[in-house]
Amino acid sequence: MTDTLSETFAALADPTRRAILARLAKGEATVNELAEPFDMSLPAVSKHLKVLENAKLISRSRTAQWRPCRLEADTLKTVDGWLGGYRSLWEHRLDRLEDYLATLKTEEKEEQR
Amino acid sequence: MTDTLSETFAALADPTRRAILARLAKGEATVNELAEPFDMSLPAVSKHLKVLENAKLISRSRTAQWRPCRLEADTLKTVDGWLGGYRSLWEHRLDRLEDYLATLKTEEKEEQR
DNA sequence: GCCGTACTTAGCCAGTAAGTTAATTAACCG
DNA sequence: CGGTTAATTAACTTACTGGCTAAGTACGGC
Repeated sequence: MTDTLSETFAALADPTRRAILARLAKGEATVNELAEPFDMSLPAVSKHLKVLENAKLISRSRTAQWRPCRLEADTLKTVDGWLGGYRSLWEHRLDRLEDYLATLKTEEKEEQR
Repeated sequence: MTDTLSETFAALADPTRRAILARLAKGEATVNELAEPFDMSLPAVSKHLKVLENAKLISRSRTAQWRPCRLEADTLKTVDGWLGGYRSLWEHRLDRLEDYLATLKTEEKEEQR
């Protein structure tokens, strides 16, 4: 699993870690703050944070004995980039739906005449 | 890892499986066709396909002894949906970059006077 | 009906992942 | 210095993953 994108996806493949990211989307937080909602030991959360950090999904600074975590959006952006290559596969269908809706609307107007 | 999104991300966390999806983005393919580019036994590929199928990233039909695989874009769409909640985090920065570039352009004009 | 092709299942093994508790490091505070 | 809080590391268990080979199933064709 050496490659970066695999590491990113693997890090995202855990509900606890995604919940941590969701929390961090609202701003920085310390390890204890992040651990609080989970029914899990602190070392377990610490491990999850290490996984997220290695995957560059978060970064950590140091303030006294606290290690505030911050979300690294750029890495999520690369996931978005990967997805981008496939986006047309479902957007085309949406386009067709929109076309269809547009058609309906036109037909409505036609009928009103 | 019971939840769907985790299963999806886990399935995507493997370069072989992502390569298979990339191939399928170009159209249906049989197991042997999909296996061909990989230096890996057929059962190994079969397992990867099972992972992708369980994650609903592909589906399989049956034509004689062939089991053509097809990409299921809807599941990728749900990944896109999840990402959507974070998109503003990097797009804001892009906006600021665009603002900055706009400023530069304006300054250029200012200088031309 | 039997052979070949396409693919899956079974059983095995090595490596990794996710959790635990206990011990350790690091920093501040009195 | 000694105690408290914050967080990590160590050591270990258990479960899953990804690969293999070998055997089994399913189908079409001669």
